[in-house]
Amino acid sequence: MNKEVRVRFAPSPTGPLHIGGVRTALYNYLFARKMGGKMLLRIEDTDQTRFVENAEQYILEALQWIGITIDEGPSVGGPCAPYRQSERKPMYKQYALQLVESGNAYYAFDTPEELEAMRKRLEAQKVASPAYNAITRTQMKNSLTLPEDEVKRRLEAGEPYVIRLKVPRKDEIRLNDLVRGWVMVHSSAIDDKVLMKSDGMPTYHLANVVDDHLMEITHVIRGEEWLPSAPLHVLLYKFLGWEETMPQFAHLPLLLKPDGNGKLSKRDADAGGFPVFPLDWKFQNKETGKDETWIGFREQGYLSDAVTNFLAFLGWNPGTNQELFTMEELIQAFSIERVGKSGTKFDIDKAKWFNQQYLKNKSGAELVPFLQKELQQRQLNASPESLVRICDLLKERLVFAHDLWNQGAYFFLSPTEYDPQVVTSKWTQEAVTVITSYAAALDKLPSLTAEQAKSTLNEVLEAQGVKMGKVLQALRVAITGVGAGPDLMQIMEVLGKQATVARIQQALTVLNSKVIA
RNA sequence: GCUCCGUUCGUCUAGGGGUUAGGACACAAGAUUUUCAUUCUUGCAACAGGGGUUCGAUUCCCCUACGGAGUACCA
Repeated sequence: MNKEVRVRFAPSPTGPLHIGGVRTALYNYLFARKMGGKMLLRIEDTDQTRFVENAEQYILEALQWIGITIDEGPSVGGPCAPYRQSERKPMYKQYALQLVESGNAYYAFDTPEELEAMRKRLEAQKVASPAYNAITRTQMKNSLTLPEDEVKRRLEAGEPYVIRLKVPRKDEIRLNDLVRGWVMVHSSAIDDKVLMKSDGMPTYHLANVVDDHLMEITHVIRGEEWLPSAPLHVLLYKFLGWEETMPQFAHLPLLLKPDGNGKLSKRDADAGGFPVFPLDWKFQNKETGKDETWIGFREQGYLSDAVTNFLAFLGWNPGTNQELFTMEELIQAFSIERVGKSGTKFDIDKAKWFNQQYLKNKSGAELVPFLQKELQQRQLNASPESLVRICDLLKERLVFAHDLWNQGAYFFLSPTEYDPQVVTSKWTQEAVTVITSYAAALDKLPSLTAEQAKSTLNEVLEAQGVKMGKVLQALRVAITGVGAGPDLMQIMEVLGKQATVARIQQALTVLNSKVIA
């Protein structure tokens, strides 16, 4: 009875994988690993009209970036191959036919126009829920209303048809959702869903149930948007005779817009200036013909560990005060029972905070590649040792990896301008006098360490009877051009004696006219 | 409209028939850092409303309100 846990992530390749999809994948993965089970990836590409080139590759890359490994899937194969529904097309029809034979499904020949006309008619009659169902199907062109020989004739003539599920008129369908508990729906609320489209492809509902059965999926963990169709799926399992092995369902709360209304969408990214995709997605806008990019977390400077941690907490929590989790820790701590029921607003501030925490916990050496990337873009260079030092000095003040440059450009470029706010308040005659002597004193040193820089400054200060607070900000702006940053003495050491003195002298010259009395 | 799901600080949430309703983000103040950031301390701030059940309800039940999802030959 203790079957191996098998879960699947089943996206459809219609564009870049949304961050909500990544979270669904993550929860599946955490659950699979926690239970010592298998994680499958299945590509649900039954809608050929919405298929997007490269989307599958994007999905794979996104999962890999986040640290999700797939046990079975299109790229790695497995005992249930193929894992793309388009490649499984021939497998579905027999199940649809099985349903027709058992009297649980039927052929329907209605044209789109006829369907539209039916809906219009029902609306005009003020029918509560216009649908193709137990009542209306008696008035449509299908194998339940048409004479048997005509059905046969139409089928043989190759007329287009679909296969619809014959939903019972009166039945109570119930399912025990792992997140929400018992959910009950009356069958009259479900319409006669199309199972097999006229192009011979199954719809999501059929393909999903058939594949989950064939792939021996034990737990279906997916977004809440599927909850309303879950009873339909239960019905399918029942009619197909698979009730005994029906997977357990767990419907995850939705990711909502930060400002309140609705599902998180691409628009929110544009409006809020934050990503809703894991990776950049480059494409050509069909309307304008222009190349566009939808920004991704990775390219925005988010660390994958931070994004994973952030996503894990969107709808789940460990019940303790611990917030920082490695993937391994998440696997240990994860349980579906602790998944929340209510929708979760997407709070980018929290994502930033996680990123900051992860950046801060890295060593200087680990951050060097990020800095190097920035330097390469600007064709700058520095010794590996100094890069490590710089990263160490800067890491506590980063939110994003690229802040290494924003916060520390002065390590590589002599200031060309000086923060006017600092200059107008701190560039006093007194400070200038001290700084002038200080530069001269530094110049006499054979080399420069932070220690020496400090003791030398103290000596000059003492000789002139000035307090450090009166000059340090001025000195900082002279050397870095800005009023904030890590320990100035450390900066000087990294810069070295020559550059430090040269920068001070340059500032003294440039700011000569700005001295305040 | 109809069906389903949900509702604890601004946000993410813990908790649970009797609690000073806890934590985190954000925000504010203070300390440290002669800067900024970090760090630390403190503060701010919530059980949607109405009925039950109960000695007692934020917690259980019902209703209402609000929010969300679904309602395609899309997934």
